[in-house]
Amino acid sequence: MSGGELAIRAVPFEKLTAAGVATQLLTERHRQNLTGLATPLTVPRRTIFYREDTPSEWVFMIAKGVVKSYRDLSSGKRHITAFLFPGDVFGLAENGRFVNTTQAITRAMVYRIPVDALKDLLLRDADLQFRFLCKVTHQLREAQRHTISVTRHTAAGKFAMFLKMLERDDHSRSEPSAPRALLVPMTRTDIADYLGLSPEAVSRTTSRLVRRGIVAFPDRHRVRILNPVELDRLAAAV
Amino acid sequence: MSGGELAIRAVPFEKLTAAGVATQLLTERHRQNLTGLATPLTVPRRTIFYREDTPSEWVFMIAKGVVKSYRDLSSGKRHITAFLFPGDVFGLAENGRFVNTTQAITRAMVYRIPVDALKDLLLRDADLQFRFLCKVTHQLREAQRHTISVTRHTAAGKFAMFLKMLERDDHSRSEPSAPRALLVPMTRTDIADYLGLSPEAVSRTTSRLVRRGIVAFPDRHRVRILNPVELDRLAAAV
DNA sequence: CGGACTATTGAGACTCCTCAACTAACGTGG
DNA sequence: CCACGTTAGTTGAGGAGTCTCAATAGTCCG
Repeated sequence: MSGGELAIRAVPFEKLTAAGVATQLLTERHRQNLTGLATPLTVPRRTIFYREDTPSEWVFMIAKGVVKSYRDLSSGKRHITAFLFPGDVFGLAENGRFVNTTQAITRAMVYRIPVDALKDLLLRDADLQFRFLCKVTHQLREAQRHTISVTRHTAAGKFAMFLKMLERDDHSRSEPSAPRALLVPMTRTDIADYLGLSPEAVSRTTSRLVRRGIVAFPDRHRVRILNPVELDRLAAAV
Repeated sequence: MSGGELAIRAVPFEKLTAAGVATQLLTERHRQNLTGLATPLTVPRRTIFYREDTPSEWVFMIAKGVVKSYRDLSSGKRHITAFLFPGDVFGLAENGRFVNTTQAITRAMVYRIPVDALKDLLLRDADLQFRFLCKVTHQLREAQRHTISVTRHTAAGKFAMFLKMLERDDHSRSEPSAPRALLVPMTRTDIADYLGLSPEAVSRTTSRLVRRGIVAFPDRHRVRILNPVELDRLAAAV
């Protein structure tokens, strides 16, 4: 799944048949249908895939790397809508124009699919379309969780929920409950823009969590959760 | 559209063919397929359709009335995920369980559809499924907007964005740019729970906006926008 | 190795939250 | 239909938390 294949990551809204299956692998037929349309792109970090308000001609699927989706507000602040990982789909549009700007945070491999062709394919292949429906539904749930994160008042609570989101994502592509050391591909500023905090507030919060022995940062892009119980308490305290 | 018919309200992600079409009317075939499965229910206000974490057996479509979708947090606070209007679909689930609790704010008429039967139908009818895909996509965009609303710091800005959301919804079912007097079916407390504010903060904000001559409240469930320019400024100031 | 960007830390201002008291509206039953 | 009780909304005062501004340290990249 982290090997750069075409895949869609989503928790289905229906009951699970097999326990804990969080990734909906595409069937071979789906993959063939899609690869006929998809252009694979490998891009360096900071590559902008598209900008907000430009005509939406493609949909993208991430095979490798991390992408951020954001909107720049008139105040000059940046609101990060979502961080996107392998298996995620992006290209949200409204009336034929992209809603957000998307940029690679790391080196990334994505598949680019013309939106018209994809629509035709989805109308022909109801089963494949259903994967996309599950995917968008999944993103809707994540968006709702995100909203709860930022509605919380304390910075520590926001940050704790952010770490739990990272954990959810990481969990889907590594072994369960390893001695947890998560990758944090994004910058502190990105985290701030995602949580609706100032960079200073993020910095102060991480310092405080480190001082309290709840987490440790071997380096700035890696976090070790030392006290999961306390972190959960912070994340749940709302 | 406000007459209680089966309809799906959504802004397509594709380019508009006709200008300004915000409602995707279902074709006669779609309607027939759905009405075969759907049970119409007329319920008084405060009716709870389902509770968070219970098995998700149905999907609902609103024909008349307003519904709120919320989650109660461990702190005792309530987070309202979304307000739902005629043409909206609700019943978001994860692993076979509902994610939120939903409750009628007004007297409402809804169609209740068994989720299994709906899934079968969607897999057979790719065109109908596409309407649902557009719908969920639409809700995702709204969720992202909602997140931006609550990330804003000032209460006035949050409230202004809330009014603009109401306007978007109202606009879809009444004449364009009438002498604007919007219906506010929800309580002040609901608005507070939606915006991540205390009821007191909402109250203070509305008072201030009235004093500044930006809006007027003929009664508590009706708002007249007196200075749209200033309101837009507040909503955009982020 | 230097320059630009990112991150951290400190001090003061601002805004909202909490607690508390009071008022208004609703709706339930007599 | 009215009266009452309960719920929802308003207004005030004090406290908690983050934002802003500013200065310093650390990192990344060319």
